[in-house]
Amino acid sequence: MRMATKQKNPSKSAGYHHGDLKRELVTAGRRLLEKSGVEGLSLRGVAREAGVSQAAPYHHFEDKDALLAAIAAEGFAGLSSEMAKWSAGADTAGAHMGGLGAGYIVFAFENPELFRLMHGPRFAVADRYDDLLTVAADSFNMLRDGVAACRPGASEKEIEIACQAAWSLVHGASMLIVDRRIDAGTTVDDIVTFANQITKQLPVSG
Amino acid sequence: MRMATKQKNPSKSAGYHHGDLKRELVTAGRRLLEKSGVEGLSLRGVAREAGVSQAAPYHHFEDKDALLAAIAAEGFAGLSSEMAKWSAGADTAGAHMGGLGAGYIVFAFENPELFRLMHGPRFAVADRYDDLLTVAADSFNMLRDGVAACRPGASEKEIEIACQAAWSLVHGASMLIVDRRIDAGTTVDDIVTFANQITKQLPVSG
DNA sequence: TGTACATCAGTGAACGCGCGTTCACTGATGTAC
DNA sequence: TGTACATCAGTGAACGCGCGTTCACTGATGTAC
Repeated sequence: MRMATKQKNPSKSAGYHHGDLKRELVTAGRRLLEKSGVEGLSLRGVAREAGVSQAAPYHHFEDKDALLAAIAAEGFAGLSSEMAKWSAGADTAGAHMGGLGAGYIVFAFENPELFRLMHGPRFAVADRYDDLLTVAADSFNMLRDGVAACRPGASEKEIEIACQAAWSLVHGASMLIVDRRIDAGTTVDDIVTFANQITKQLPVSG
Repeated sequence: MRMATKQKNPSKSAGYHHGDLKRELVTAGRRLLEKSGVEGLSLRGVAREAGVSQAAPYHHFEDKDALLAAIAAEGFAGLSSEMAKWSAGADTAGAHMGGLGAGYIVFAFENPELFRLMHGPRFAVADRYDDLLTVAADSFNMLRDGVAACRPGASEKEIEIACQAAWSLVHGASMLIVDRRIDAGTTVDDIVTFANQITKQLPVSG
């Protein structure tokens, strides 16, 4: 019985036409990113990693920045889902908030270079990539809703400040872990424990 | 009256020998860094900015990384002195702590790309540059002493956590401002006001 | 069902570029006598 | 004080490299008839 040369599932095709190269480029890019860092990430390298010629990516992305933006966007989606995962099932607003923070930090811990790319200078003004803005705002809004739920009677202004503080705390912890300035342990459990300790320092989540 | 061709003050010499090129390269590097970002910073560019041939820097720095490390070290010194400046004269431990935080954030606000370089991946493991480690530790120790002073009776463990939280808060706020994710205003006064609001969210500085 | 053809998604060679670094050199400076 | 000479701190040309991007191309696929 010979294998059919025409595959039903395009993602398994290994022929001239890749099938889902756009997807593959993003995942190859993430792989390479965590291996070499943002500075070591080239479009040619991603193509190589995906097993494809250097010109192939241009059929799917306008330029290098567009691929990077797609990777970053996927990063924000991952960040949001990690936050959702760790806050799910919390029975108080404070516990929910703590879970969001834990998810945020865990994501950074597990995807350090991606986290750096997401917050790097390249997309500081990201008006060119609407998707990226949207999905980044989603992550932030999860945090804000969490903070607001902890302070039912608070004014807009109070909530805004509490929110900025919570975000700063959790973002700073993530960054310092990624930069290896804070050693929060080596396992996800360690990180969650650390996140909970740190998060408790804010009145917002008691 | 002709100018003497031999200058007394080497920093004013414009002849073949520069006089203090090492110093000049660091300041030119900082200038270029803030203009073009870390990714746009090349050794050749720094030499150009300093008005000197591309090979000249090698008489003063072993390689590009060494120059970058010198720039980063100067950054940490500046960070420490900004923290000292804003915390000076505080009459309570809490106010002192608040000043340290304000100084930290102000420094990041005024030197965004330098701040990024200091915490970038390049020096995550900086064992090659002892100076850099030392001067970075100095900044951190200022913070830790400030936190410890706020909690006279606390255990080592408590202080460590409070310290990590304070650092995370202040570092995260700095990063988010640098990344333009938080808009804390456009003047140093705005930034200080913002820093104080945020810092008050921690029990450590009341 | 078979065939002609348009379109899509690859290839590989080539472009120009700026980079880090090295090299042999040379002008300027400091010092021993 | 003047001179010979070692040393220092520059120069400019050159190296090889990997990069982003473009181009003409070609193999594979889908569709109209």
